[in-house]
Amino acid sequence: MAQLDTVSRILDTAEMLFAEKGFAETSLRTITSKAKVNLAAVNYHFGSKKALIQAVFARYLDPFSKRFNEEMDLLESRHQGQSIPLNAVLETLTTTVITMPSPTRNGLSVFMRLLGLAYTQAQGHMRRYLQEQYGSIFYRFTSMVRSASSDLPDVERFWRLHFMLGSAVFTMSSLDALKDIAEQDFNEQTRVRDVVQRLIPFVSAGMSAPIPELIPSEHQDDA
Amino acid sequence: MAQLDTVSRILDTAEMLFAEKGFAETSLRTITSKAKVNLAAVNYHFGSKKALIQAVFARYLDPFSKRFNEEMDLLESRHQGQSIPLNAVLETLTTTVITMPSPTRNGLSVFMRLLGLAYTQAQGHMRRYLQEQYGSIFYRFTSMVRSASSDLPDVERFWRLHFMLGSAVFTMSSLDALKDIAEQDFNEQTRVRDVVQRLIPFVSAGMSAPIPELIPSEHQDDA
DNA sequence: GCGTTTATCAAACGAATGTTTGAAACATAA
DNA sequence: TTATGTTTCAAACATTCGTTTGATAAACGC
Repeated sequence: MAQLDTVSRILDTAEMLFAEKGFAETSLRTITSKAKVNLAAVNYHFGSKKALIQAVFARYLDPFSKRFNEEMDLLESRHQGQSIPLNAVLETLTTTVITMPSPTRNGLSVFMRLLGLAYTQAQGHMRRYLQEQYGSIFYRFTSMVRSASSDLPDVERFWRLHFMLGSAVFTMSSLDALKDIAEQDFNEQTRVRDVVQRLIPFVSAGMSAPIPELIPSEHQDDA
Repeated sequence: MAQLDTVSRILDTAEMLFAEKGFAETSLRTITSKAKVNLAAVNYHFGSKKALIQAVFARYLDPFSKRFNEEMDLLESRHQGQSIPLNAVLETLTTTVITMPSPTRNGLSVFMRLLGLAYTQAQGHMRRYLQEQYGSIFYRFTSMVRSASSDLPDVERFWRLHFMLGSAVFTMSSLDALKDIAEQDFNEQTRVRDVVQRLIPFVSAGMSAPIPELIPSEHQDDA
């Protein structure tokens, strides 16, 4: 293994450890010792632990959102004016994820797990950062989903969009563990793209499920 | 508000704070000061912070899994021998969740967020604890899902089961935030049971989606 | 060459954490 | 009341954390 520079070694190691144990549970001392760099290196190169966490995300998400934007441009130009089917929107997202060259030395699933962590693990500053940096591209995506499912009531689509997101993020974030189980139980190797190809019809069918009638409850014990 | 005993005050406050900030990010000093009990009370009554975390889960999950087991007994006895439809299995789970009297002074959504946290936020000891304590009831549930979707190939069902789980866990874990957004955007208050009633048709449709043909890729760049 | 910037390093700092201690307060029963 | 067991409390303990410091080394421009 060729010796990378200090910054890259820190980023790779931090990414891996954050994905394994979470942000608060991973100390700078663990990171720097595993990365074989001096403890002070993190504060020297990144400024603080918070900034390191953000840098880990930025290294992946910056090129990703750039590519995803381009792919959405392409998709829209291919459908000049015509409405874009939901499946096409979803596949644009997933192929971007799958085909993007990873700036990381860790696998795709490591970063996926990280994204899942970022989503749940409140970490106030993290949510704010992701919102500020990548809110607009997320908005563009949801807008396309909206046009692709214009038959759905707004409220219904709102929730289904998050059901969809949940399936994706959750599965991706525990992908390594799940792949191991699947390979052990069914004796066949599973690739990331296989999981994604299974995910699309699932969420796609979910999005066009019949709309439920909400049954009001007689007693009102929760808001 | 009637003054509860020390143990309950600690449990309620811990549950709330854990759900808000995560486990590692919530210190015993924050918990005890908000609960208006002495710092040493946690170690006196629970032994350690880890034990407190487990106690928070046990207080909810013990009665829950007891009830859920009973409901599954009932469901099976009602379908003596006949196969149970998937929707019935899912609805048994959700009605158990919704109708269960909460041992908590916090709302259902607080605990849901906590469950989501527990699932993603690895916390080695937590995963082990949940697996040991509640693994068998989870296995019983998945077995019922299997019989209720016997037309699906095993591999396909395996992944779809986790897609389903993902939708549920993720939505529930960010339920409060999502409810706020929904209420602000659509000007109507959403109850936990409404979200669940929306979730069922979504995952149900996903489970019976057409089975995709996996397209092999020409170049093999990921495992 | 020299001067200046950039990077690495061991050591220490101050703050925050989970836990323990031993005394005080309280409750219960003989 | 006295004796005994339980609970509360302020204080301290031992670690661990992120961060800073000042010295040393390496790299670069001229």
